[in-house]
Amino acid sequence: MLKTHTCGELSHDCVGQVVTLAGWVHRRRDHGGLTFVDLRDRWGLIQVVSDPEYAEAHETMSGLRAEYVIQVSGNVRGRPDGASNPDMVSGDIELVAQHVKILNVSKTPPFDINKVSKVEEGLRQKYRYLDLRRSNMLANLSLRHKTISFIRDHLSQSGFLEVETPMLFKTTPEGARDYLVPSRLHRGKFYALPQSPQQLKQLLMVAGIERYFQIARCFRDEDQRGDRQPEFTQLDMEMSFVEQEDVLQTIEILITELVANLTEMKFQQTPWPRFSSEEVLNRFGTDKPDLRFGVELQDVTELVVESELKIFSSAETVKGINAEGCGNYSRKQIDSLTDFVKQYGAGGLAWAVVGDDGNVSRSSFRKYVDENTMHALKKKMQAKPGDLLLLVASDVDVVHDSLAALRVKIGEKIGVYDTNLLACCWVIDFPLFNWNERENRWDPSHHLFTAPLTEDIGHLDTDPGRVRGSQYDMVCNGYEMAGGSIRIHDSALQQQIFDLIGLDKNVALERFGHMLEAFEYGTPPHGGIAVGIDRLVMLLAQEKNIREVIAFPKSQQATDLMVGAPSTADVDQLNELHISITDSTSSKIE
RNA sequence: GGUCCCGUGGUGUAGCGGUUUAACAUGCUGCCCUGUCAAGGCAGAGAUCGCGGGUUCGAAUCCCGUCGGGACCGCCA
Repeated sequence: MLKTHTCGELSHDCVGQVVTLAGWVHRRRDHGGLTFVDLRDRWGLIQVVSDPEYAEAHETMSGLRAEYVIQVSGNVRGRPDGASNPDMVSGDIELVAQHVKILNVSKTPPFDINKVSKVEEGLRQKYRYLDLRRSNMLANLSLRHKTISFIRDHLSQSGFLEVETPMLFKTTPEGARDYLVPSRLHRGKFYALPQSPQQLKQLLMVAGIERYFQIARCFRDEDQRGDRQPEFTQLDMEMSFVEQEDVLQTIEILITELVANLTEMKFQQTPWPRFSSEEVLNRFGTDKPDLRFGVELQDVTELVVESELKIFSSAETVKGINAEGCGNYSRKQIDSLTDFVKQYGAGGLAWAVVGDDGNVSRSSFRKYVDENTMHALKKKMQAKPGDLLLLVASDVDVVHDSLAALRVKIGEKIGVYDTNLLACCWVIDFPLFNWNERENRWDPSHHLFTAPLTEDIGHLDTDPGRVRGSQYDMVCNGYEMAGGSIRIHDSALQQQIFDLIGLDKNVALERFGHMLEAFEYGTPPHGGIAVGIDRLVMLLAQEKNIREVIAFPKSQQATDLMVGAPSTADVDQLNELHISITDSTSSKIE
């Protein structure tokens, strides 16, 4: 080893020891006759000071520059009186440089590594290896490691077996778009990278593993969001002989202990509250509500249906939120909220400001509704002086989508919640099917193997829309953190579901024949869940984008700005894969 | 596929039709400096304003296109 200690492990106890350290020049303070260098490695920072007594080392020290890689040997000593630095972990000691060796020089980095400053995202990604040297990124990677490590330990102790599943898998038309991998040996055929190990973990249950987990990389070729990357990591789990309650408990205990062990964060409520999907939809307009603040949706359809205003009287649903204390919003601010909800398909935003006297002082619709209606509206929405009421009238989906987004926007402004708070909840009792208007059929709302709730099985034939699935989502601070279900393990029931969604037998056999066949060999009742690791670590690190907790993320256009992927391939490679590239102009012509 | 925001010395920003020779901070280079820790002082180098086109007597500034980054809708559990 080129070092005897790390920069982070030296303390006042080491005073008097002769040590050798190696790392990067974090910062240099050159006083001419005396030079200080903060030496950085993975584990910490320590001040190295040159002593003119060691002339050669002193000379080398003054020639150092930021990010040079050096090796320093010398005596650890306590700093002189008044010279210690309380902001530094090793602030009461320093290393006297007796021998300094430059192991490597560095160009001036394209951005500051030794301070937390804004840097353009593209630049950070291009020089990711430098970005990762910055303290907050190192902290995030470290937290990620600890999270995964904790999960592995915890689940191993609970009898779970970690099993790896293949990355070269089979394409499935359901769900997200697959990343395809062309086969060299089989002309015209493709593997697909797994969207998740869903089928394989069920097959592991057939295999008798009983308790499986995997820190699994998943791939989905869909457009990016702050919490979505083309490849991401899930804690994938599956258990046999369990009921829904067992899965929920397993995760709740795991996450609770993880948070307690690794962070200072607190849960808003324990045990985590549970809501039906219907309830959260009605109260928050979304199935992933941020529960750190109130501002719930109020249904005022009945109150305004008689109004002269056509947007109210003709709407399927009218709901609103009370933006408490936002009565001072200017017309311009309100207009920007209107533009905001239009993104979600809303025609506009009806609004009313409650004045100091408790009456509506400004409103976009006051002249179209009578006093009684306005009064009822205020009462229903618990409006106080200084509040701003915001209403959306449209079909129920648009109302929910737009108000859910508006609620979060308002909540961020007025919520003033503790950033150390985790508001986790379970959302359960999802409908098993959604009616697909365009195709005129029922679609599974989760996936094909989700079991219906036992008490709802009777409705399968008569009223599929009423059937709830044994499906559950774990939601935290407005993010979907985990989702799973109890699976169907009965061939007859599985066939009934296939029939119901109109999946042709031959098609089912072609796509899922391996599953159906496996299920005929003594499949145990089983269920599972998958936790989004990137999102989890993002929340624990209090970041707003999962890029911040991924070492080498993709850009919004799904490119890697550091290595320049995707890239073209040699003609020879393409030929081997039996691929020819079509002219982009010809495929664009309608 | 769509909407919106951003692009100015290495970095982060200001300037948003004409006293701009493009400003400020930081970084960088050199010199001075023995107790600093975002060290300090002095001096200096460094951007034709992402790219292309247009409007104009005049464009970093206005318009169109394009490229790149980001946020979001669609998409995606």
